Amino acid sequence: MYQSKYFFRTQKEYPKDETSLNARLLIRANFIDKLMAGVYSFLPLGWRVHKKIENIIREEIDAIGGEEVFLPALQPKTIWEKSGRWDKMEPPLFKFKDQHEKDLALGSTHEEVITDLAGRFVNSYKDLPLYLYQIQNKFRNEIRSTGGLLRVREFLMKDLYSFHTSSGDLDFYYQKVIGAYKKIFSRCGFDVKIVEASSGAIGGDVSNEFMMLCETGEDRIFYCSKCDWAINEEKLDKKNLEKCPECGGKILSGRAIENGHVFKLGTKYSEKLGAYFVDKDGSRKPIIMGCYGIGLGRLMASAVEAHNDKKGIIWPLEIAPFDVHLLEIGESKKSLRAFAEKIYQGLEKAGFEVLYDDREGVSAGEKFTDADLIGIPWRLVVSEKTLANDKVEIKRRDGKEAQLLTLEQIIKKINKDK
RNA sequence: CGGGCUGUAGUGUAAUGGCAGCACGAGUCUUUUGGGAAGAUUUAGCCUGGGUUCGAAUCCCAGCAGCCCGACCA
Repeated sequence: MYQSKYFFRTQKEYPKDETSLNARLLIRANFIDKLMAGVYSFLPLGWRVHKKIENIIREEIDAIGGEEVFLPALQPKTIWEKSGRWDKMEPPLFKFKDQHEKDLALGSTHEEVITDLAGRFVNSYKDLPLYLYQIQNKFRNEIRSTGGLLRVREFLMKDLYSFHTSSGDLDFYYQKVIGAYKKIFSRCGFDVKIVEASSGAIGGDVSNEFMMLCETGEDRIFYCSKCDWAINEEKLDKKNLEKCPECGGKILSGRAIENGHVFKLGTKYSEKLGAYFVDKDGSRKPIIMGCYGIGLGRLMASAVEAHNDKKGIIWPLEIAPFDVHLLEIGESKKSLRAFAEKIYQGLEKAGFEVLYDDREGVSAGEKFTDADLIGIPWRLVVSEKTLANDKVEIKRRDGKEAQLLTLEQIIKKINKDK
């Protein structure tokens, strides 16, 4: 990608109103643009990151048998009345009337739609288990949007719903999803603590949240300094603990961002929306359900919160907008331009995604500053100096030392790191 | 929704009751080119509505908008 033709422009200053780190960095570096509180446009750079997160999630959910669907955001009042949530969910439900005075809502979650769908599809135990998911826009009339991309009113969510004949089968799949979630978060570049949580408006008996420790987070969690045990603050008062119940270790606390939430729903929705199946013994039973959500923009925000320095963002390798940022430094001369072009083509041919800063009349300092701010993992520089040796300077965004290498050496080096 | 803070060119700021100014950006020209270059020139603004006043960006009221704290959530 030629940067001179790319739709993006960094800002020299941080936005004056924003205090959350992810908003300050993502807006200044031009990954996102705010339309109003809690509603953002994703610009080309930001959308690339978002799509990478989306693809990681898709791969991991496909790997545990998920089948992707796409459900409507526009939903009738009738199914929400069946579940009993038409009044209970306002907010966050956005409600309005169409021109025939029919009551509609914009989906804030999809238990109603998916249960209705599954109920009409599933006849007997032979149709189960069933794992359906989507990556789709949710609308939430939040009382307050906060923290940049952390709490917004319109966002893409991966929501997976599972349907089972027994609670044992649900338990088994629930653990599989937790395994998939761990992989997703680790590929996005951050660690999570899995905590017991309360189920809120979604309901169900058991739920777990995936928390990333971070001061910008809206939650407070308590966790063991030695083992994996952790719990949400809202659940702690009931237990009043001083030591870890698992290993006796010291308990620590910290703020955290909720990056995912999984629920054992049981039969709450299937009973209300009439989703039943006929079991082996001929009896009619409600389908046992689980649901599992991840907010994509929130993962993007979490990655930024976890990986940055004074100069800007440091993207984890798998979700970086590009693999390589190639800077052409110095007075524009044909020989240098041809050399940079050769390196650019060579890198693309080797399968890397390259942002090539070919802008003319932009000072070296400005290019370096922009590169640090944007945070692409590998920075390559070509200039008269490097051209003289037929080499390219390479530096990792999070590294200190730069090296002069040939194109072949660089390709090897980057591949080794992948 | 309750509480707090804040609204001045595209961005960041100054003027605090008396001529809206500066820097960056953007356009044109010249000179520059390894850590946000220099000169010349052009461009562009007081959130909206009311009130007080001889006079309001400034004081008052209302509205709108943004951020932060609380409750809710991915």
